[in-house]
Amino acid sequence: MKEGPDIALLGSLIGDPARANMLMALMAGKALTATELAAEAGVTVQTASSHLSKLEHAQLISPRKQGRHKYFTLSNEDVGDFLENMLGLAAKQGYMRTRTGPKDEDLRRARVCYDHLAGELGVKAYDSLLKHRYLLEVNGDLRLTASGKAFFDKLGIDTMPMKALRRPLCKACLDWSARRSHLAGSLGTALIDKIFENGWAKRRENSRIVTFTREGEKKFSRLFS
Amino acid sequence: MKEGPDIALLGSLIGDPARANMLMALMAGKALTATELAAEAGVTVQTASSHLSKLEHAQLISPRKQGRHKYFTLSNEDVGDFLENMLGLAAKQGYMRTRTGPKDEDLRRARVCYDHLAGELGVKAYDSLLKHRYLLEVNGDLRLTASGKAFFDKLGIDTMPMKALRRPLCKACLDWSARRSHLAGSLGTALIDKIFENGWAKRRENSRIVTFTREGEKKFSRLFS
DNA sequence: ATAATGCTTCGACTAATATCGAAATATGAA
DNA sequence: TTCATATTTCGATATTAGTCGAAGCATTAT
Repeated sequence: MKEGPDIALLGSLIGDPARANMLMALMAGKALTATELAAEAGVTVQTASSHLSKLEHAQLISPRKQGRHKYFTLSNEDVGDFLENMLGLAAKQGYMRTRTGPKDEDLRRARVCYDHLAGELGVKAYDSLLKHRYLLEVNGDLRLTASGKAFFDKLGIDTMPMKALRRPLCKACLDWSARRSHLAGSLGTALIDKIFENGWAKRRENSRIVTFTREGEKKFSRLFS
Repeated sequence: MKEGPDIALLGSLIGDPARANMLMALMAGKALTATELAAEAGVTVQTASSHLSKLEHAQLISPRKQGRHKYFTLSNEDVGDFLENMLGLAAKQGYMRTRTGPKDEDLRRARVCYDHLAGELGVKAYDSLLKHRYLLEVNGDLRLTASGKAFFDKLGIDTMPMKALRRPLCKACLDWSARRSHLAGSLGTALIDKIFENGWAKRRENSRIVTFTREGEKKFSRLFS
């Protein structure tokens, strides 16, 4: 039984609380410095440096040097999707860190999942896109239809340049709280960027939580009804 | 950042090589005794007992006492699906335990994924079912059509009694080797059972690998063309 | 230059835990 | 009963790995 990939390595990397905290912080999508990540993890910078080098070596995170700062992000969306998936099983099994509080409610409502929108509102958008046949599921792949292209055009999202990217245009990601799919891929990224750009919502500091303005949520709901 | 579920706990459980080996062995779907799992993990029974109690306590595996033996299986298909997912990321990141050998090729071809068929042939069946519209993807859920019901009826699989179960009839599971979906859920279980029953294939001892007979593979391919 | 900030390396300490031998418990066989 | 097998518990050991202080390197600010 020594066939196949080694999940123990991946498990042990995530199995340390400090590293898990770092990865969760990076799930918010923003690039963070080593010092910031140390604070998130609740350890000194020396300890953090050791953890970060392990995560980097395993290609779960990628560094980007900028002056004397070193910014980290998750290496790619596969890592983000997997972590979301892991959150799903952990939640289902009842591995919770804190008693459910008001923050938890906000988190379930709307949050950043690495580079796209997750939570109830993310699922809502996804469902709506499928309902109106802006997206179609074909053989496990997600495809953008002509009317979908028009829909995003009207939103001010040009889907043309995305075609060229190696990264899939649209993709489903399983939501840990709703246990339903939401939109990922470069289209998912473009959508959440547009939401922030329009001022419909903003990131909560040091959190994955996305807080919609009253007006923003109204517009969002009308758009994805 | 102490919001949400605790993935570190889940990670550390899988992070130990002995436990990871045990879980991988259980991915073959067969119930195994504590002694067998100890052998799979390469540790003594005392050590295995300790690991098993941890996995059981975390509800990743479930025991079933039978005389003086204690049989373990994965607790539910969510655990199996998650492990398959984890294998996917581990493989993509290049966390392999052994150099790719002939066994690896067989594993990619056809294998058991806890309680259903995975690998190239599993993906092939899934694609075919969608192509012929025996299955439909509706809003992220998989639905069996009337013609699909007839298809399985002809195969000798009665889908009626499955309706009553709480477990979903059909469900997609992401394949680690093909990085495509294959059929899970109770229908997936029924299908692989039928394959074994028909003598089209059999499990390889102490492995997830499923070996098809020449004749069996021909019939399988014709069925899911 | 000199100082300050961000990060890494080194070394020592500590805590956690995987490990197994020995013994205990439980079930089944003779 | 007596013996054999399966599993668990206890206790001791050893290894691992997370931790941080101190020092070093690199970059930026003054």
